[in-house]
Amino acid sequence: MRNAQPETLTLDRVATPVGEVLLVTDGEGAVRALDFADYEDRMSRLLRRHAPGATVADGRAPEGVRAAVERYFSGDVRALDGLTVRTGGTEFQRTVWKALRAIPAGETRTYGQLAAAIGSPRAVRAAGLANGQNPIAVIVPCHRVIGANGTLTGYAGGIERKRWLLDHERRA
Amino acid sequence: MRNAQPETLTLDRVATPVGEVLLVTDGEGAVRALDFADYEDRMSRLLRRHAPGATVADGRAPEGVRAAVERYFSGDVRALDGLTVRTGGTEFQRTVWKALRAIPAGETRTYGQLAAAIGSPRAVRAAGLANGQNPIAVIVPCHRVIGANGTLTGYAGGIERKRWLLDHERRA
DNA sequence: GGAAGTCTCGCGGTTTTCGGACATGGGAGT
DNA sequence: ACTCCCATGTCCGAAAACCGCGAGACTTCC
Repeated sequence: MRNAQPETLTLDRVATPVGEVLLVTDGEGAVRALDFADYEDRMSRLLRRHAPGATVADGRAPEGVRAAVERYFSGDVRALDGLTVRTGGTEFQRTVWKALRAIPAGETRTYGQLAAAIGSPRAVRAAGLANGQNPIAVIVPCHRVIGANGTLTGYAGGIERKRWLLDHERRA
Repeated sequence: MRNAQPETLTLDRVATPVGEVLLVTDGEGAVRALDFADYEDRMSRLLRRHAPGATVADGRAPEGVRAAVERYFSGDVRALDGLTVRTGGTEFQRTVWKALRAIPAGETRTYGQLAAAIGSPRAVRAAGLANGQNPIAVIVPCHRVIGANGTLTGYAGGIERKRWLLDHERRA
């Protein structure tokens, strides 16, 4: 049950120290998805959910977006802050994702702090779930959220990458 | 769980011998919905389903579409054949709706014949269900399908209107 | 006998409902 | 220290209910 509102998205691939990432942008230069290449099928699933009817074609992302991603991995960890993102999702999820972008590189928050930040201090677990469903990894920094006791708890791209990203941001 | 792809639809009203009809068209002149004014809430519901995120504003439909509808009710029962329609719905539903448009004005089919026409001779009841969920009444002529024994069985806009439409088309 | 009405059951796609699971954390009990 | 329990929003899968039907068996009533 879907309607057909044709829209063509562009799928680019960028090499990084933690493996190739897939970068999906739309006609207006907004980022629609970012994920690691070894989880391509999951990303497709998310895309189908968030942009029903859209078709995805291989191509090159706008230069500014590509460059920002590359600069981030080279050490300029603030390079992603100016990028525009666009997602589907429920009201709640969008609120969570917006809150994520407010966490500066180099810092972390607990799931509890995240829940509190969006005004639903008791929806801790729900916030964690929404976090895990973030379709735009790295740019929407879901990796900056960790357990109250300091454990990394989980990451859709693999805990190793979460650790790497956090170290990378702290180093910078 | 919906994404936001803004699209504005136009809602027009046309007077007919069987009551006012609501006529929804999109920016490209395709018909997105048509229903009788006394079932407005149901139409809104269908629209929300088939065009999530779209907003509907009162206005005037493209002249060609309006004129076609008026000509149909004046006796030119083929006037609707050239109109473009656009719907959501499942694969199955769309197949059924396409098959409906192939039934010429003045003729009827049974639910069984309809099911057979789409290649699923045993999906009789499912075809009936899809028939009833047609969002574009009259133009997609779901009223031309009747029971195997000749009874009219049902019509979302009321059996009376179904009878009137069939008589009208036979007269012409 | 036979035409016409009733009842029963299976058909197949969609929708609704319901029960879990989940990238947590705080409090209470042992 | 460790275990158990609960709150919270969403997704997912399974199961059941729903129907704009129709064929076949069975009655009824001339």
